Amino acid sequence: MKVSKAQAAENREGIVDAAARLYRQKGLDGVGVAEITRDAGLTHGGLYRHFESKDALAREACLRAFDWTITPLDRLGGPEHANAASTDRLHRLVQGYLSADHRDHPGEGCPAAALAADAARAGPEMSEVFAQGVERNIARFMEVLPGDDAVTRRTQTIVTLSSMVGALVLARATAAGNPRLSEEILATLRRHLTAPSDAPASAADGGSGMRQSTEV
Amino acid sequence: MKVSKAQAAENREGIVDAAARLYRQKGLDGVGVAEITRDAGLTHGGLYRHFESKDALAREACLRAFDWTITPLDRLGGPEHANAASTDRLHRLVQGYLSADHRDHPGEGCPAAALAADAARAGPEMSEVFAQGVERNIARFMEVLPGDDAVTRRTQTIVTLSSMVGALVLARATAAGNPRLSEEILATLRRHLTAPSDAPASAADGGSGMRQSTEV
DNA sequence: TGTACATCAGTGAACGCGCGTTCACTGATGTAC
DNA sequence: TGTACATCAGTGAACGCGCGTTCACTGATGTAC
Repeated sequence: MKVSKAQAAENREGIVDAAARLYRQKGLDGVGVAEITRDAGLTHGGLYRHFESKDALAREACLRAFDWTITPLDRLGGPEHANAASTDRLHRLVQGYLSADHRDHPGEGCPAAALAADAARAGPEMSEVFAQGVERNIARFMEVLPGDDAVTRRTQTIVTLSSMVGALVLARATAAGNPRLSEEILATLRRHLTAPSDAPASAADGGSGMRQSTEV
Repeated sequence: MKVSKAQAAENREGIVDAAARLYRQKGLDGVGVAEITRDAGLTHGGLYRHFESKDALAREACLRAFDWTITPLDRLGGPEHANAASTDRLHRLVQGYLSADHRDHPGEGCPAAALAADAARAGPEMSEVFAQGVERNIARFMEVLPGDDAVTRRTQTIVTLSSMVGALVLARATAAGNPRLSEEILATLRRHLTAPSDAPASAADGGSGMRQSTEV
């Protein structure tokens, strides 16, 4: 039966949210439209009144997922800590990103770590969505970084983001088969990226505390 | 018809090789047994005389793929350059890993960058395969790293590998949608990991050349 | 404000298709004599 | 060394299944009067 416009819009949002979560959990090829709509409390037939195709839904879900990445970012390093030292906010962000909790709950986590490989194979339109998402992640991250040279901050943001994405991806792939290795990877990068220098990706040593950079 | 034992063994190797390449290109869920066996010059029916299931083949293919990662590693930084300075070997390795060529040809590239997210969803047995593969990558990498403290070298290896995997994954996801961003990510990490310090992941600056670490 | 009716969000059966796996069959291999 | 035959790698049709998508239908919504 027909539902009110408000209800229909709500249902549409529910589908996008469910898709954003399930795709991150199971991959772009690991979940079908029936499961997504069921998860949103609907049946699969009505999906095509809202989306042109499964691929169109997947693109919108990925865009939505990049919003959600910002949520823990704000929770961990955002407004309520705006008065804290920026190194503190950065350290909280890194600790949150490289946590066992984030590793074990990809559905609510960073889409770059969960879906980048799938996105690379999903065609140019999905790649555009991802490029936008990554740019937004970079912009958000730069706000937290210390320093006033925008070029240097962007460089360090890209280095830090790449390191975190790679570490999380490797930690997830090895978690079930070798939990100690998985934890070692996360811990190593947590230490490296929050090393006793206030510049993030510029720690001179790998967290071993044997060397120190001269300045900044 | 039956073929000789030698031919059968050769066919089996061909199937594993084709699977290792196609899985990296299209993902674990993106290619079927029919395409794999066809690529190896066979039909799909005979596959089950060699492998218990598609999953068993996938595991063996991933293990094989981790061998192939070693190949460019040796080509770029291996035996024939054993007399070169270790920083030189390391730099060649980083340049090769973070090249547009590696980004655009995942089928012959590092399985950690191509399949880690898929492997994380494929169950504990596949995760064990990946953990072994990552450990082998780490061991190989440590040979190239300078320094004599094994703990520090392992730490720096994990940092460098994570950075490279993350950068390659992000570069692939954004390549079609925003080629400039994709190239920027690769170039940023190439510079960062080959910064004017002979320790790899310990560059004090993000490649901007504005700061220098004091030693090593 | 109340009534008549066109709209259209959502339902669920149905479709064609490709998947992983099975199996009866083929015929060269390789062994027993 | 030559012959008879059991073995078994590979073939290709067939299976049940879940996928994305379509469509006739339902009935509450929301508008026209």
